[in-house]
Amino acid sequence: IVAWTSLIGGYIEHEKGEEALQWFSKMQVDGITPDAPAFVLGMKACGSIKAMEKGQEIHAEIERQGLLDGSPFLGSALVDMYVKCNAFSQAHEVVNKLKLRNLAAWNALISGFAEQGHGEKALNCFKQMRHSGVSPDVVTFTCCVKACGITRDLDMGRNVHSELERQGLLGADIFACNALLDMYMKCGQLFSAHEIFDKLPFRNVVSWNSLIAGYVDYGYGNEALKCLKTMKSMGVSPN
RNA sequence: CGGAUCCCAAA
Repeated sequence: IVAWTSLIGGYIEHEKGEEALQWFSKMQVDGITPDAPAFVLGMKACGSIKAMEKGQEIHAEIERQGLLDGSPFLGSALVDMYVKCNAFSQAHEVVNKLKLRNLAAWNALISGFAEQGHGEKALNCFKQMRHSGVSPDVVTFTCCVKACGITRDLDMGRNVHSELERQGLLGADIFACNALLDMYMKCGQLFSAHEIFDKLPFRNVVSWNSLIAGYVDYGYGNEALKCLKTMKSMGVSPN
């Protein structure tokens, strides 16, 4: 089973979801009953190629074997599969069904909504998640910041920002920092954005691009060009 | 190190 699972994981890593699923089936035909790790990869393969029907089949198998409550990884993988197939109501249903409160499952749902541009729904989930007693982590917050940028919800964005700071999550996570930068820019808060920018421990090309794009969007062409120069002088190559 | 969620901008 470990060998089969490694093989399937390899296909997924190389974005060969179709082949991964074929090997998953082959494994079963061979008389091997998938365990939780194998099912996780099965779900992931389905999500990666939006094979919703196959995903539902595997979901049913998981339920039949009663594995869902035994592994938090399975729960989040299942939610993620539905999210990747754009089946948000099913994803939400699974989240609610999970007996153990599952942070990653919520994160999968919230990030899916944010990814699809449904900022409000993402933030609603965030509230539901807290209401159900699950504490957010830096992943959750990053997704929420993204959602705030989409909906131009500056107030909420500021709330999440202060929460991130209070928990000391900003110093180490460039993804969260860049998401904040982008959110402030989208909300027209160039000053706040630049402030954050100056405080970042590291800046990559994405940080610079957010800043430059924001200045361009609001008609500050000269500022944008200045940033470009500074960026180059600091050894970051434009892409 | 056989397994999950974010993995950030623009496109």
